[in-house]
Amino acid sequence: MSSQLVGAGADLPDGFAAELIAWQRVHGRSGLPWQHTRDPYVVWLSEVMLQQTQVSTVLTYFLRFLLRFPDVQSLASAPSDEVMALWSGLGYYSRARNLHRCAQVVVAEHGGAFPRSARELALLPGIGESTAAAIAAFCHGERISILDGNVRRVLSRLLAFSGDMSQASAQKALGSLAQALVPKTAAGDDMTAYTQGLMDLGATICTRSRPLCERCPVSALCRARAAGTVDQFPVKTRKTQRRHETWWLLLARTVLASGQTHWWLQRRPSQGIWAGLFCVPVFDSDLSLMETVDATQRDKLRLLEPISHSLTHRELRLQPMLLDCAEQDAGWVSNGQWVPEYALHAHGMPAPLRTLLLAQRLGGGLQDAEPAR
DNA sequence: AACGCGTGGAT
DNA sequence: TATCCAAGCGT
Repeated sequence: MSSQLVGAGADLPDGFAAELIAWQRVHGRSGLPWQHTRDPYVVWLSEVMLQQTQVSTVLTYFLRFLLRFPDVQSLASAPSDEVMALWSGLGYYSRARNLHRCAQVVVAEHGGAFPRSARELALLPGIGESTAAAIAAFCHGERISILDGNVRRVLSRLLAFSGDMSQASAQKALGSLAQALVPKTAAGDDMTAYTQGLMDLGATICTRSRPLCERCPVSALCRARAAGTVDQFPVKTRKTQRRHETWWLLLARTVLASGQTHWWLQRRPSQGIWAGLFCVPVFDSDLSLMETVDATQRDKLRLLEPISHSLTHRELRLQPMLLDCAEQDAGWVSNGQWVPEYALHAHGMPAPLRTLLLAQRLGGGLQDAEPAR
């Protein structure tokens, strides 16, 4: 295996790392709240939140999360539902569950200190190879390469790497090249600047469309640039198919003696979309929703405006039906609970549902699909 | 090893 | 509007 790595290394451009590091220190991003620290807890939290999620989206979640859970011990001892509530709206909720489990493992099995090497970090829940490499490089200067979307785009162009990113074998091959490009001698915080530089270059210069090659510090080394084929990299053949579905949502509402509005929420199954989150009852047809509602109340159902909500692999048409009922009428669904409006923020729930419930409070009459009279 | 898993921004 | 995809991971 080492002979292959050496062979690949012989093909690589000289001076890439040095140019990138110098560029990052002048033109790279430096004001993000998870930079300028080597606290593995802070870096870990940011890296997990940033998985498949843009910086601008993460910012507020990160600051709020760190305020509530300032260290790994406080996170480890928190109730799972509180972690999910703070993650609510950020998506990919298995990240939050793994984050919580990881904190508990670090406390219980590592005395509250994250392992230092990428190899050991990658054994923890929710930490894959790329995240492990980022933590080890940022916190301890380990000479190891990340391999995220930015690196795949930057390096596939730099090397005119034609492997298909849809295939694991090609990603592995590019990962070996990425590792071979890591600076041989990384002094001080060189690995921090190098790692950050790879991502900054991909995020601000070597962008998906219309890259700013004139401003790129390594354009002279870039093989796609030389061939005029920058727009052909990275290669990715697999297209994500998106299935269309309609989900019928039962928004059951009641006003208790306290005068507070409550919503009927259930916990989602532990597998699948929105696993473990709180949600209103979901049905796959209007008929099945109607059959669930007591016959004496069906004429109180009101059809609201549908919402389209797209996931990576699904295009959902969410069709809400509003039902005002008395508390004692609620015998028609099991395993749920009335949740007061003031407590919704403390429940992890899907983003579109939060929007939907909020819209009812703020004058849902405007959203009523039935004609005004 | 391909697929499931959220949400929002950019084009 | 449709599509891509962003500091990926688990199975």
